[in-house]
Amino acid sequence: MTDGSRRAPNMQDVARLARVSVSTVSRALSGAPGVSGATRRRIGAIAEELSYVISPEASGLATRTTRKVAVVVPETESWFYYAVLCSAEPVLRAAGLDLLFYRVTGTADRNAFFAELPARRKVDAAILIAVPVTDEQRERLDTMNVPIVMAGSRVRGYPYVAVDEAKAGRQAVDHLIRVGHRRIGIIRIVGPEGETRQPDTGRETGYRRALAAAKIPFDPQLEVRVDFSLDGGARAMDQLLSLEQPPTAVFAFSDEIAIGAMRSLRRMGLRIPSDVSIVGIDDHPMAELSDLTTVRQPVHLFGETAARMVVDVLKKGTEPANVVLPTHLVVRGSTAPPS
Amino acid sequence: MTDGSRRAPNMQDVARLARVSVSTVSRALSGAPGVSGATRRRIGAIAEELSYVISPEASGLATRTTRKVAVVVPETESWFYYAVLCSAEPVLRAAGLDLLFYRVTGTADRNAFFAELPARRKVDAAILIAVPVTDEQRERLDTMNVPIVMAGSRVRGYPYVAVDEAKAGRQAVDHLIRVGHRRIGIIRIVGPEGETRQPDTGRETGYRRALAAAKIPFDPQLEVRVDFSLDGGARAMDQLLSLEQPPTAVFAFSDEIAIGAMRSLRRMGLRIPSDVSIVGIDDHPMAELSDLTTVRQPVHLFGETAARMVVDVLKKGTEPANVVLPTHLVVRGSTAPPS
DNA sequence: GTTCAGAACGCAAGCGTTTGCGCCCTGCTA
DNA sequence: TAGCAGGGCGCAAACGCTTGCGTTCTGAAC
Repeated sequence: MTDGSRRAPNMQDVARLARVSVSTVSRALSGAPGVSGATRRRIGAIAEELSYVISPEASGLATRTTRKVAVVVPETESWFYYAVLCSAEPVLRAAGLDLLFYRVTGTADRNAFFAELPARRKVDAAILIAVPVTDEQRERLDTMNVPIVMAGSRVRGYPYVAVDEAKAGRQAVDHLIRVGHRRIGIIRIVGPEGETRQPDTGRETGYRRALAAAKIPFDPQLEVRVDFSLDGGARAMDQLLSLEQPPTAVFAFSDEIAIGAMRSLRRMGLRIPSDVSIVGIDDHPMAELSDLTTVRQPVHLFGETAARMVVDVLKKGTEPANVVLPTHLVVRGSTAPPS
Repeated sequence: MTDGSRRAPNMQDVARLARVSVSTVSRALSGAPGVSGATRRRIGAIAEELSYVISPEASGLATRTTRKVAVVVPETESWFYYAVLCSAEPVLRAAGLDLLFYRVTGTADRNAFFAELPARRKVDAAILIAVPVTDEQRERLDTMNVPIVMAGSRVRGYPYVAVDEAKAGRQAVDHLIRVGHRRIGIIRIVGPEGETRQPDTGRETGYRRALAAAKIPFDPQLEVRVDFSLDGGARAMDQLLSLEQPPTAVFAFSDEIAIGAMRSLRRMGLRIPSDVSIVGIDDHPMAELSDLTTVRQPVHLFGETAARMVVDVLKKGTEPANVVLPTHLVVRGSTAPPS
């Protein structure tokens, strides 16, 4: 039993025991100069003994700082967001920053979120993980008056860490073309209310460029858009297969979409890759198990980098430089020449 | 442009404009009695106008409360934790509580985590999502002196929301036995340093009970333990298949493990379920796609319930009652009578 | 023996709220 | 008309820390 439900020790208590003033305790504990080594050690020992921890509220009040950063994710419960979240956490924690988790669900709620800005005054910075923001929301965002970094998507005017989506798209589609496909479908995603997402348009650009480079005409029939889920992928594939002239290969927005699509193919009795080739993006853990060709993006670097950017801007106060992470093709068994 | 980098408005500012004292503003804004309707409205309007938000630091300092709750997850980057996290968030937010996210990684680091207790003094309550805690750590935990609820595992002395793991295990294995299997393997998980996890032992109990009920002798050879990952599942399956008398059915700790195991089976050229039946636990989104028979647990209710328990205990101060969530068998194509 | 520069430390004024208590009304009762 | 209750509000003391500035003290330079 330590102290039961007694009030937690404060600096006053430490000061009393150390026979010094609270100022000295504050300086000693924070590593500020103006305290002799001996005193500093004594104070440290006593604080330790009392298992004293500084009150973040009081400290924050005095320094006008919160030592917290908001990480906000969109509704989709995809693996991607958790991976980024998890990789950001240790970096922030190492820097003494706490991570406030927010999830904005649905567009209605999304507006409410940005209107209320629950993070206002609660954080020193924010990381948005592939959260789409409209101009209006953006304005609200600015009233938070803290540095913001985007992870996994680019929003004009904010520092970001992202991949070159168009390039990733090209890597995927170029591969399909290289092995011989000419009729290539694309499965894109849309938000719950039909909004388009930035990574999606980027990847589609890559798709178009790849086609153009190979002089393959763009066929709008081969482009379907679904919500971001396994099931969406499955439905999209059904739709593509129902075309009078279905694609021989499909580029899916992500591995999760691709895996959903593969399910449809199997259900239809079609073989991968002999009947239809398929390529995704991410290198999701399931991708290897599904033998899915994909374009790997360094997901964990998103979180790490975004966190580091935040830490730096908070420490140095300098606007962080954007970071573009590399992607590369991982060829597995889901792609092969058309038969 | 709102106020650029000016300091945020405080209660003083609102009070001045409303020609009242800060006490009145405080009472008006917090809904406390002792303020006339007219004054209250005037203050509300002015606060709105200034887009004033209360300083959580100051408010917290005065009330000795943080309005934050810690959610801590273990290292494993499994879908489960994110699902629970995501379902807890809206409940907490609706109650005006912010969610501080912590992840304890590795056992070495795990000790450090409990030793330092980074959440100390930063939260009003904590939710541990299937985080194993030793007796020693538990003692440390108590020094946080805030209510703690366990989601997805039971730790003696803490309120929890969980499923009956043994029952879930039985549901899975009873099913295998019912369709005719007698030689049934089990894939269990271990922590990074070989520790056993509470849900794991529970499920194993269910396995043993099911065997016992069917008078099938327990064969230790049929029990393998691996780390909690897709790959772990695959390796476990390899091991089971290498037995001189391999099982005709396998009960996997979770769907992710099961899916890894299925991969091994396919690689070996074995067919599911004709050669080997397999059943998991969770009803992971991938389970349906993989046509995996499983025992569904209401994952989202873990988060919701845990959050609600926290909200209640914070509001009413009464120790919350434990909640045991139901599980039920979902039969799909991965199980069938042995051939 | 002065003088003086630092080093080491304390004082006290914040930081922005909450809240117990007391004061001043207004309006009603006797 | 005096008395009184109670609503509406302000005062000021916390809450637990940080930090500019002032004070004391020690030791070295002269």
